Amino acid sequence: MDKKLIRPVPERKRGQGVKYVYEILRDNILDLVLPPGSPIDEIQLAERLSMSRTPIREALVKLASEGLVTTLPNRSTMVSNIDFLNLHTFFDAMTLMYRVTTRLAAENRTDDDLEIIRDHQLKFSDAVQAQDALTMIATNRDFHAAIAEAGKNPYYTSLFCRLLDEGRRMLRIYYSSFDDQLPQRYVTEHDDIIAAIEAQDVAAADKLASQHADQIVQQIQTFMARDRRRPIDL
Amino acid sequence: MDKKLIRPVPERKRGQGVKYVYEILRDNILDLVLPPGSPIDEIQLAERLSMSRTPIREALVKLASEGLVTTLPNRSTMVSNIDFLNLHTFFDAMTLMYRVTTRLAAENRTDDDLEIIRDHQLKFSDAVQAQDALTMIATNRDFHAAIAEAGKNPYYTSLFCRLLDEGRRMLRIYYSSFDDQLPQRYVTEHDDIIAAIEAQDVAAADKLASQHADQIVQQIQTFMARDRRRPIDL
DNA sequence: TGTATTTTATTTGTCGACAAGAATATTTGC
DNA sequence: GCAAATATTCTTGTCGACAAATAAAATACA
Repeated sequence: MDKKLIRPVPERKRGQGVKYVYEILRDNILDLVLPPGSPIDEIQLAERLSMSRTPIREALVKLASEGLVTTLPNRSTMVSNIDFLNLHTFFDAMTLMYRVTTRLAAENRTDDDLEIIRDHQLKFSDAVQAQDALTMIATNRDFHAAIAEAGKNPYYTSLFCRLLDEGRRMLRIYYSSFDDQLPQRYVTEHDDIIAAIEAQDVAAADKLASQHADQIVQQIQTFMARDRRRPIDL
Repeated sequence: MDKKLIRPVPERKRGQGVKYVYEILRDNILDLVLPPGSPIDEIQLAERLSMSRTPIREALVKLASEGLVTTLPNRSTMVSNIDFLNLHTFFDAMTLMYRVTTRLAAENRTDDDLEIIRDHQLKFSDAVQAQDALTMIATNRDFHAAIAEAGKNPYYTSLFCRLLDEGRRMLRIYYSSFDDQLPQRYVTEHDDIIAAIEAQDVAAADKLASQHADQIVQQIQTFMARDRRRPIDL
């Protein structure tokens, strides 16, 4: 386990323990500080966060039901592997959710929603300008999550966020193995999407989201094809 | 809390405790033995199932992350309410998932998948013949879950099952307040869907699933419109 | 030397206990 | 008699401990 997990433990309020562990673990998993397959030692974690195993176990149950960790009965729990064999199911669901959430956002957006979306787009744009891949990945996720929120269908939002998080792990793998220049194209595509949502043009939103999704899928597949080695074995 | 929760506790194997509590609670919630809004008392549950609070709490965390229960910090956890105000988001997601899963089933089904689906349809048909509404609701869920499995996209399957379960709760409310005759039409619609999946006719599968979903949505809305009282307040 | 078997050690799943917070009951002040 | 303040009861969140299950090490054996 990585040293980055060690942090100065702030004064914890009662009832915040599970949430605290959950968020730390989640961040570390999505940032690949804890790479897929790494075992999670409850006792070590308990010592490092200076709390007992109970809240840690509850956080692990929560992570497990989101698919981020896998618990083998009576055996160690580990960070879930990325299923490279069935990537197409991931891309398929991702594309559909891009479309559906963007459509709904165009239908149901309020002005406040728009402002939040623009806010995230600004941060995204900054990250691309700064050629900061990791920040770009995170802000891209937030941008699309905000669009989903504007669509106001929590069923879609929760699935989409799960997919975005899974994608975040994959992108981290590839962006860290190749240091490409980050394409300005993404920024303009985002701008187009915002325009469609603002105009409440559902058809345009759908089309743009679909293209954007294809774009991203293709990008990931290009990375994968270029990468001879398999970064994490299954 | 209801007496049906009391059962002769079988000899439990170590490591099965959480699973055991989880399944009992889940069943009781979906069958409305524990109606929306009912508080869940950890201590009572622990006594009745003759185990400690630890595995019960872990089961509750799992249920909470699936949206079946709601935990207020430092306060009692309760069975989640059904959000009647935003039913349209539910219907929207439901319809989409009906279509997507049935399409994929038509694409990817194996002969084994088909056999499993037919099996569930047989049980469903029996329930309709017997005018057994509760069994019909349960077997209908299993039928469509089997179709989703045949589509082999776990992201869709998990969302769809969540929606089907939520729908199961709603249908229970209305089928128990009105004792309608169960429409034979559902059985023939299922048969048509099976035929399309067998023929791997994606377009037909999509269309039939869409109609089937509309059918069900309309049925629920009719029930609701007829029901003056609001069965469970929010 | 390599394999099978026993022993040891580690880790998980569960338990009972306890303290902080919230809800309820009781007392006090007006 | 009613409202505010206090005390009490109850529930939750967390802890340390222990036993079953597994993994690792040590030993016996071919």
